[in-house]
Amino acid sequence: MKPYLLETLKELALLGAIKNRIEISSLELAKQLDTSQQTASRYLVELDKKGMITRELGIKKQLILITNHGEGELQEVFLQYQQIFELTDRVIFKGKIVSGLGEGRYYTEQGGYIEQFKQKLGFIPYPGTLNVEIEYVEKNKLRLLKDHRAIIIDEFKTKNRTFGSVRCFRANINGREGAIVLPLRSHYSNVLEFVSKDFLRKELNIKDGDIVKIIIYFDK
Amino acid sequence: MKPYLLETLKELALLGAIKNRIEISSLELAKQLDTSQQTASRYLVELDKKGMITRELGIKKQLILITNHGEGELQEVFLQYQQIFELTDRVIFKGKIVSGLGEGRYYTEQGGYIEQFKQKLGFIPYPGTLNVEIEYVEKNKLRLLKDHRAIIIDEFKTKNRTFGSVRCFRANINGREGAIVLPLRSHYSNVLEFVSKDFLRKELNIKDGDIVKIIIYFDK
DNA sequence: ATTACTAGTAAGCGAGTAT
DNA sequence: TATACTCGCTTACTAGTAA
Repeated sequence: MKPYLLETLKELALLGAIKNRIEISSLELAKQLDTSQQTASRYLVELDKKGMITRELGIKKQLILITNHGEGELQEVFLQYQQIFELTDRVIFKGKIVSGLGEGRYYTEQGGYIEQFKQKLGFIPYPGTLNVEIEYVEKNKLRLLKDHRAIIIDEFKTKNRTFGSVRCFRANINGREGAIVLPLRSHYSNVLEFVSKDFLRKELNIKDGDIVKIIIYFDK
Repeated sequence: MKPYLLETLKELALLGAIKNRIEISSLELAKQLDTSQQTASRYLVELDKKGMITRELGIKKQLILITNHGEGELQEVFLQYQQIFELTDRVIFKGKIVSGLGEGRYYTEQGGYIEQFKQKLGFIPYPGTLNVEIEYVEKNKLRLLKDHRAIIIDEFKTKNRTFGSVRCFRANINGREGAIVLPLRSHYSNVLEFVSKDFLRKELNIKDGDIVKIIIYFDK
């Protein structure tokens, strides 16, 4: 969607073209958009071709209504702005499923972790973690995980070794609830480890390389 | 503000550049925006020149932070989207102050109207109405006034004549509360009549030709 | 690696105008 | 009145490349 077409669509929406057909001439629209009549006319033709609006051309003016498709486009952008200004209690990552080295399974089978997961997160983890490699550019968002208070899983000892403390955030992957686990003193990593009570690869029918959406929630 | 620059600014905001400086290369940004490295670079230079972002250029990448100015631009657009999708309990008009024919004063001095205003709107109107000629293109929004339920001021008789029923909506003009009055069976009009308990021309220090913003509220 | 300049190409714009 | 076409001009884009 070209930025200027979105702009035009937004303007039409502001004039009420989502609920009702509005009566507007290309010249009037041009004034709203601060452009020429010809350009406004072209925009309308383009929006029509893309199925964003329907038009009824009369002798004078035209009746314009934004289609469901067009409304959907606007709603998507609205969601982005909400994410910027309103939904600051969460962060959304996109990434792709990758295979780990089996470490996730080893850790999630330790009684010391299981007990604390049950107590602090409310579920017993399915053995193994779902590893999601986030898109490179989204690494900027990782900073947020450092800034917010996490649920802390304390370190514990077995007769053989010590298991370090871990930070967790409640999270959601493709609609399924669970948590993200981050080793306390980990170096930078672009892989998020997701734990859940279920075997998500099966439940969500996903495999390596699939793109998923993770929402991480921050507590107040 | 060019649409594509706004788009870029939004993308940076989504990556967290409002709160923190984010580390991003022009190539990474280009991928996000689905354009070339050169174009992304140009966008950043343009945004910088316009004071929308600050940049710290290192040897690798650049640290980018959105300025207050840039955040303001985004917020303005967000407000528009809120108006489209959330604030459907109100409608906003822009218009300019015009002089009426003194009719407003005549009507607002009638006891029958005054009594009902006090009772139904909670204030005694200052004699006279403030007339606002709405921008032509916004006439599409006038339909909303027909669709929503108004506060009805009933007709009444004096010994000389009958005064017709009037529809009202609570409203706000440049921050001052009051109401919009619409004759029940009026033909189309692009002039909104605003009543208030105060003499708004003085209170708001406005005169003919000044542009004002009117928010009309719809009751549930 | 990275940014951003130059230069040639493509896309967008609007005056004029047919319909 | 309108809409929207053509066409010359301007703006925006990106490949190549310097720094």
